Amino acid sequence: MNYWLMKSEPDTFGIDDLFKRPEQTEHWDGVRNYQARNMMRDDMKIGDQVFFYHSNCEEPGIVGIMQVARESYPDFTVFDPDDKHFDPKSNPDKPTWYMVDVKFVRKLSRNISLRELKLKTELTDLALLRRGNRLSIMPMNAEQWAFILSLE
DNA sequence: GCCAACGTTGGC
DNA sequence: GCCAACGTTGGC
Repeated sequence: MNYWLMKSEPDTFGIDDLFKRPEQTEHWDGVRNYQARNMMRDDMKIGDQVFFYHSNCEEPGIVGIMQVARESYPDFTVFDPDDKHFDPKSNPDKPTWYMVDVKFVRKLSRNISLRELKLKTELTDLALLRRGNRLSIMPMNAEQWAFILSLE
């Protein structure tokens, strides 16, 4: 079992949007970073636990929990000329970009904000808090996961 | 292979 | 809206 944190802008796709999806499940498309792609493609397994992080908003922070519902498969938005993630160079026979499906588990009782996480010495090694880390998908260990949950 | 220019992310 | 920190692109 692996633990992850995935970022999304609530204006684009927030935790409530996931909640409202059929089966409360949605594909996590649009990842266009190789490091993040590799983690999704190679390491994300069904049942892995994922924090839903709201970025680029009034109070960035962790707002909910999801789990991996389907392991990696090609990100089809790359082949759709009408999609914002369309990439004309992509070859359907040799997909570059992958995605997973995530399923809503629950919302946290409150937003555990970035501001608050930064104050915790227990989390100094958390990828999210490391300087300049802009990855949209980050791994964490079981201790970090449990500690963050204990703040709820 | 180097590196400057450019685009993006995301906190503030 | 600003800007730091990256990642990518493309000329050479």
